[in-house]
Amino acid sequence: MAKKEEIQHDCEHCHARYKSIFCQIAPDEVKIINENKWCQSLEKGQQLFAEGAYPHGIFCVNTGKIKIHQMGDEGREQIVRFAKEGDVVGYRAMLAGEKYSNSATAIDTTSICFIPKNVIFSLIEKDSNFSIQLIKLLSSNLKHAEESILHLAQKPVRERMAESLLFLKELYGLESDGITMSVSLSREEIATLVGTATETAIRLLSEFKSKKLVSFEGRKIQIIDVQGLLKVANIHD
Amino acid sequence: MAKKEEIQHDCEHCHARYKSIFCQIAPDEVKIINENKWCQSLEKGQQLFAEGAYPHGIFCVNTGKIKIHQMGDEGREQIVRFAKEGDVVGYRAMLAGEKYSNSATAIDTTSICFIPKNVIFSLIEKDSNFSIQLIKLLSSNLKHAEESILHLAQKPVRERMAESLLFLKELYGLESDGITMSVSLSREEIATLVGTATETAIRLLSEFKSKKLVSFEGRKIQIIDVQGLLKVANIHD
DNA sequence: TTTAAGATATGACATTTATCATATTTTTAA
DNA sequence: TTAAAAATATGATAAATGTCATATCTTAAA
Repeated sequence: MAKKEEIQHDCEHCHARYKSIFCQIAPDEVKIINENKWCQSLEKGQQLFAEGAYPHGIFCVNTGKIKIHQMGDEGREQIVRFAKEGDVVGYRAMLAGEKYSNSATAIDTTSICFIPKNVIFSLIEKDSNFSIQLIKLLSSNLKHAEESILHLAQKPVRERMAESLLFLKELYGLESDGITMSVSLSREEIATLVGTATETAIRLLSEFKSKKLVSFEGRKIQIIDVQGLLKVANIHD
Repeated sequence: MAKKEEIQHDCEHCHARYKSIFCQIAPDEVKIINENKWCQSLEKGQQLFAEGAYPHGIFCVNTGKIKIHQMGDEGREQIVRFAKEGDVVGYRAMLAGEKYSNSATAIDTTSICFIPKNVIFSLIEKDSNFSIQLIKLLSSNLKHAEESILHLAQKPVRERMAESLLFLKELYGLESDGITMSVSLSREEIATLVGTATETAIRLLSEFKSKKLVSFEGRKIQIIDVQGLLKVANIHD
């Protein structure tokens, strides 16, 4: 478990809430959440929860970046999803009443709020609109997961790499210079996202660099040629 | 769209309903569903809905087998999920208010019921327990999808093939002889499930046959050695 | 700073898997 | 039944990708 910080945010005016599944709930419900929530802060690399543990509530990302990952054979990690501001993590296992089937780790300094199980279930009971928000969130995650299945099964690694870079650019955006990706992952992490060996990921990134599709600024990747990447990813219109 | 049959089943005593997300709903709600539903029958190979179309309700499988598949590049199909008796299909897109992101096709003679959108949404509004059932269904689908991502990214084809055979055996069961799989898929379909080329799938199945892990009876596959398949699939305990 | 540890990079090579070609078998339709 | 079409099977080969080895660079710790 992550170390707990004493800073308690105010849910009512929370910028992340407006983007979250809690965006439409009634003021008294916001108050209940506010009184029962718990905020914590995570350093890059800190784990929020681990595969196999039991969930007691859900986590709402306030600021920062989280990766949802799973252990495969021989200890190889696989990134299956990301979360950013306004996203909810750890909800799948909690709603299903199961152990976590994957782990969540901060990939940047991250501030999250914990909302206990009973608060969520009473919200589902009282507010059907909230249920619909949850259902839409799950639906969206499922859609993306099934797209990943399609691409892992059918696209070659080079295409998936280009696609992953564009995906990360879309998801976390660029820094103010307009080219540097906000998210910074190690080559190994990129490999586990793309679904390939670390060396292959490194080689492909070098290739993309030599083709002037991307450039490297320290550990950060800069997107130089979006059109070129789309072409490599075999994505049209 | 599939051809419509006039046989209207009775939801109250429906064997499939007891296994479905509708298993706990109130009698008057069952009555409403019964009055608004529409039953149809599909031949093997008939499509229930197609990627890109707009959903107007959900389908509940009464008897039979359905594959959920998606088109990839160069028209290659990818199977992402299956449905059997009591399963609901076509709900993701409907709930999210989007076009179908995949298609559903009968892989056996199948009888399904169509339940209109408005009936489902009013159920969500009235019955929070029904929402939870839906949420659990989505959760379970998401969990399986993320497991597939892990396996596609990390397991070699041979392991995935063994795993897929065991998965199909679990899902659709065996015939009364105790060895023949109830579901019958073409080699090409198996390939799109496993995520490989048809020739590779054929070779692997021949290999499994020569290793006495499976045998073929016409188009049907018989599971001879579960332990052996588990070993090839690299699944322990 | 200096050293050690970790990350990135690259070459050589092995392995896996896909593709193409072509039989053979099975199913479908005339 | 017979021919045509589709599915299954198998060999030869190419292409993609993974693995191992090793070098270089970067970061963190002493």
